[in-house]
Amino acid sequence: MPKRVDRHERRRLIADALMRVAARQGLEAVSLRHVATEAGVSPGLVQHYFRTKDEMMAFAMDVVRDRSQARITGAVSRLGEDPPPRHLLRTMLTALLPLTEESRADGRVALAFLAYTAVRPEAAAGTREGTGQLVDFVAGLLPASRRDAAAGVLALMEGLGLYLLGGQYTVEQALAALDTHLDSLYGPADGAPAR
Amino acid sequence: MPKRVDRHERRRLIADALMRVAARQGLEAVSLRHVATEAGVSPGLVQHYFRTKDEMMAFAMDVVRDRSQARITGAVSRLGEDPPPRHLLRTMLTALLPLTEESRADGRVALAFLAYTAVRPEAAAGTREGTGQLVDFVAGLLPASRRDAAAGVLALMEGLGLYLLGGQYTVEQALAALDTHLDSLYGPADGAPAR
DNA sequence: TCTTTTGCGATGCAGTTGCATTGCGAAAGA
DNA sequence: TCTTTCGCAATGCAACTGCATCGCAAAAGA
Repeated sequence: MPKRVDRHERRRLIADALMRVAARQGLEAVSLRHVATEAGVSPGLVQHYFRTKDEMMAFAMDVVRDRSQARITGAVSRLGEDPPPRHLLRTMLTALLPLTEESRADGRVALAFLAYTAVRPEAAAGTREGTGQLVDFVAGLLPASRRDAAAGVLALMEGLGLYLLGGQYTVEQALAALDTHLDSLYGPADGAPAR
Repeated sequence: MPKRVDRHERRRLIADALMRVAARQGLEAVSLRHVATEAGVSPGLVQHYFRTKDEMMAFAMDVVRDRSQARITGAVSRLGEDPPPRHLLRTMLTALLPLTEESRADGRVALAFLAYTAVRPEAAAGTREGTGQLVDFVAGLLPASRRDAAAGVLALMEGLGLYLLGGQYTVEQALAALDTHLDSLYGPADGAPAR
């Protein structure tokens, strides 16, 4: 066999370039040639690793999902063992919010893909059950009497992310809204962390 | 002067076609020729009423804003005089959620424009202060002790809309999450536990 | 050394894009 | 009736799109 190449790594390289283009100029600016230029490779190489543009898009969407998943597990693992539920939940939620410039870029890409899949339901595959599991997990962190608020917590987080990206809310406003909501879920706050 | 034509009405006709295309196939499919075909007019006419594509997009965004504004005032005006605050708030919020097939289409368009403006901040002009005013208005409907939850209510609504469009939540789940949240703001309606 | 297989660049092509230009018919004022 | 001016269609064009094809170089096995 001739030259061996880590195929998956090359695909990631290209997908990263795609995400940079999408974060800067939107999905409409994502073309084979733009992505190739951004990645510093030839257009032919992009075609070599993705037979079609749809395949490239699908792969990039997976990378976005993996990234946000990694964001959660990373932030959570930085907590100690058995953190208080409220603290754990807040850590997860803030990990998903576009608070830093870097995560804002990711957020813009995720938003672009959201609009993308809203019109191509067949491409939404993985997303569906992902949130389902998240809802269940969040429910386990809430006080027993408030388990039914799990779906609302996630929706609140998503909406705050949207307003953050749109510039309607500042970081402070978004965090304040989040903590206000957590207060109402865990009972009147005094001992609660980070306020 | 020769033939007189209602210029604004023609522009609306074109913008409506644009929104139909965007709702069906996304903003990427919005081109002069597609919109013209959808509107049943010649491409030249579209160019006649919008000198550039950006101008057309900006006009369509205004129409989207007007439509959602009309959705609110329409739903509210269908209430009687001086409705209870919670009822008024719930009516407003459900008017903005993509619950019917028609409002789902509008929601997809709004989502597409959201991703569009996230990458072109200069095009977001009107949106910003719109939400600001809405937050203030919502705050006025909340119990005095919970005024600080206004931003969260709107964010929750936005997030529910997102999940509705994405198919993660059903209409029932979204409404349940909304009512659960309203319960915790206004106090338990009857047997339901709030905090 | 020769052959085969793989990675990848180069080129070409039909279709689409936004936009500028041109021309023409029709309607209103003279 | 003539003329001007507006409403709009038609055509053209350079730039771009995704994708198919071809070809070549390098590396591993023979």
